Amino acid sequence: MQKIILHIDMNSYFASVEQQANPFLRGKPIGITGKRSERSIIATASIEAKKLGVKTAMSTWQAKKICPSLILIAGDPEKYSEITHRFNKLFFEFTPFVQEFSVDESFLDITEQAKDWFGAVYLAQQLRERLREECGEWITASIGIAPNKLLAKLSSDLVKPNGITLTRSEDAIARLDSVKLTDLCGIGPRMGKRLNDLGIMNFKRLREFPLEELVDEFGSYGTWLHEAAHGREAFEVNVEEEDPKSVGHSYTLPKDTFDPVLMQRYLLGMCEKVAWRMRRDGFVANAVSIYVRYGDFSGNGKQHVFKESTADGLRLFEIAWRLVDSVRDKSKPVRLLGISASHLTHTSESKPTMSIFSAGGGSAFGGKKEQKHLSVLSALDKIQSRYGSKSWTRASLLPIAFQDRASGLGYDHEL
DNA sequence: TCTGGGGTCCTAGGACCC
DNA sequence: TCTGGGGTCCTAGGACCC
Repeated sequence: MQKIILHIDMNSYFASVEQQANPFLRGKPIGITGKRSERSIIATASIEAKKLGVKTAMSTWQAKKICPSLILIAGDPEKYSEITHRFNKLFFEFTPFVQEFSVDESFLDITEQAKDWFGAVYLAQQLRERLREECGEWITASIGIAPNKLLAKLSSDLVKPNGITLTRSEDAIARLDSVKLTDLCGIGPRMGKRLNDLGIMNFKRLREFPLEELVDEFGSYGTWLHEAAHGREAFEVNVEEEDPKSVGHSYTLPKDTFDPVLMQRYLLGMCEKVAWRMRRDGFVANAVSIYVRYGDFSGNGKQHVFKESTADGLRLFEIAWRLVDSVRDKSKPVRLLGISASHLTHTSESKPTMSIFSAGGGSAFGGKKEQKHLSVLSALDKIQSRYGSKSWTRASLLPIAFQDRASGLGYDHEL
């Protein structure tokens, strides 16, 4: 059956949220960066900044050079996801089939509600109006309407800001033929280059290209490419909220370093954060992976799978540091460290002896000392959820906590 | 002091089991 | 005798997304 899918894409999302919250920023070129503005990039540029040549993912320094009047603001992810939650709730007024695709994008299946393309455009207009009422006029969205997610997403990109773009089934081929291969979500720069190398420069040529050859070259991705070139896509709006597969943090150090003690401190801080997020969301992990990036931007990673699940930052750290120490090329200075916990299971599903929440625990999981450690952790979690993320820190992390505060770098060593 | 930080999925080889 | 073949897990790395 013919489906009608909306893709809603918030325009310059993080920047819009800041402009909505602070009238002083409205109409001005602003850029949202990572926690620290040095050694960071522009995560989102306001419309005004984009007009002056600032692009997403540009280093802050480059952006400042191009646009000296640019106002840099450190992003506040919690604030943004709170507003994300607000507008997604609003979408449920229109249909029960809402898929949160990212912090600033959602898919809606409005087949039933819209009946036809006219109905879809009308609903999109209504939705835009409700969004303005609910979130404020500085937070706007571009909406794509199409028979599947792939085309809806492609369409929402075409008119910004605040546009509504319709691609009916019968217009799908013409729409694809009017854009570049890499405009499609799923074809990145690498794949674009590989296609070009095969003489495929556009969707028309991709459609004509033999399916078997695409499969030979790209495997199952070849089938996807073939279908996409015909404007077809099998994936439906996925209403289920899926559990995360991994929880991680990475951090670019203020300066490249050879100092293992400094690396250990940052790594411990990140492990504690990851562990805290897992406990908060009720997960334990069975694997840890780390990533080291060097000053020359090369890097390597290593993973370790273990038998006993954990949500304890110190245990994550012990494993993570062993991995870093074994994989690290000691002749190169380290620029970034990353750690990620995966093979996640719900605390309730894991064996009680492995759960840090199991009061009293079991005999299998460590001795008295281990139990005491776990009860300390859960007490600290309570303190943190009541008084906030800066309410406690490990003594070993104090040196960088103070150092960053003093220099205004503001990396949160909340743990 | 060019190049953040949060993720997902896929591939391909080796270990190991039946 | 001449080294099959399927399945799953682990690991490293690559590509993609916002």
